[in-house]
Amino acid sequence: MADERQTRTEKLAGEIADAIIDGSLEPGTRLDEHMLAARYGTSRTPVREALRKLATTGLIELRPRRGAIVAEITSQQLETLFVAMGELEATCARLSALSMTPIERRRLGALYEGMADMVVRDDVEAYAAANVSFHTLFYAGSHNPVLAEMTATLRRRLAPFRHAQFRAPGRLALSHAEHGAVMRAVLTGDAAAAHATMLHHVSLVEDAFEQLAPSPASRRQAN
Amino acid sequence: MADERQTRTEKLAGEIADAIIDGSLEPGTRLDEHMLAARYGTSRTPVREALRKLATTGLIELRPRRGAIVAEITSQQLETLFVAMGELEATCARLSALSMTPIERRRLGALYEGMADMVVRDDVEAYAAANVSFHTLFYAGSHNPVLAEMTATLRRRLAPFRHAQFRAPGRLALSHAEHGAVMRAVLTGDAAAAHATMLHHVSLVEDAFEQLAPSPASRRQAN
DNA sequence: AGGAAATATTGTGCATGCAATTTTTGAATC
DNA sequence: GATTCAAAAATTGCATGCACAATATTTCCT
Repeated sequence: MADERQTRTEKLAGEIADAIIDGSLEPGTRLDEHMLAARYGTSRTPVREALRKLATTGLIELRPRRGAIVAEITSQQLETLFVAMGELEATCARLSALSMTPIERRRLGALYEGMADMVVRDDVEAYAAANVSFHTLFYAGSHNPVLAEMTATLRRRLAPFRHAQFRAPGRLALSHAEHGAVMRAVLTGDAAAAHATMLHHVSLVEDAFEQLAPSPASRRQAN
Repeated sequence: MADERQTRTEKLAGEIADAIIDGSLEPGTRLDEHMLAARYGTSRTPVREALRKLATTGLIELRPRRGAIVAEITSQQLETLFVAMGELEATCARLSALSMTPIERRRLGALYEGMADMVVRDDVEAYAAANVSFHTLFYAGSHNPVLAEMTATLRRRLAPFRHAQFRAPGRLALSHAEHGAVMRAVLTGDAAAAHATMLHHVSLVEDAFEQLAPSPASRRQAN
């Protein structure tokens, strides 16, 4: 067994974050400290510390003396997040075009080829998973861990709002075509094109989201 | 008097961060929880929560069961931070070129003009302060609070390492010339040029730093 | 009956204490 | 003199408890 060096606080932060990201805890849900402590079998202290940590990443909102809730978001804030996400992804793509190693470039090409099959089979599950890998390649390919970490954090923060991303008809093929443009730019080392195509790609994702979830407020009514 | 709604934890986080940024707490300094609690007149609980918060911003390093230290940094990590900083600043400049309001553009021009005097008078203090304002205008001008916050966080994280920034001879005039190039690109709405010139400007800052502090390891020997 | 004030309840903010781990100190051995 | 090991001290991780603020509920008045 691996060394159990994680503190309870860290483990809690991870588990709560996962629950938010996979949708078990929906935006707006109240995060009662006693409840969480009871559910995870600890005292309130590590729960509180975990909540502070998640608050700085933006996954939850911490209102002094009024408790924590899973971050809700206005459509305006959501747009801001998507724009920031797009700029960071585009920057990662730009740096990737400049500094990916031959091995990384080969991996990128191979993943892209593999995703073509998933489009043909219309395998949304597999494509969604591969899509995460695809984007993660650029984070790593930027060869800048700070930028990569920031981008990944932003991605997690948006995760609760993009579950239906690939359900719109025709999204898979469109996404794949976009990926192709980004990939070619990166493989040929065209930094400006890499930036532009990735920016375009991510803004399309935003559009797809807007179509599927016109207003986050509707979610609240489902309570 | 303003509403005293801040919790002790938040106030502590701010004060400790300030102490790190202005250099009172140097990189590598051990942050003993008892000591901090005593110094600020509270118990360890809010201190611990403040430390967690600072750890997520990267200002301090939290080693499980081994306490916290003010983040030290290898020259390689420093370069990574500067590159990330440059990319974010450049992105803010790019967005500013696209979306600054007329009022914001006028303010930018006015600040730039005012800084010319400081260069002539060789007033390093005033220039350093105005420089922060200058860059902050682009954060706001991006009209993207998420991006602005990320960039500002990164700037704070680098603050402990850039104290001597403008001491190198001729830096002030060079910096001002660079600012002029960025400003003209933004005021004319040339997004690509704004990105490029800001990127260039920030990489020069990095060079200036490298000259003044060839190796952060030397700091440690001063203990 | 509707609304405002008062009260009860719930939940957060913080202090304190204990157990476990890490670090330091000291001695003994090579 | 250096190195290794063990015991002591220091420091973190976590649990518990209490006070106060925020919210929910009830009561009272118009």
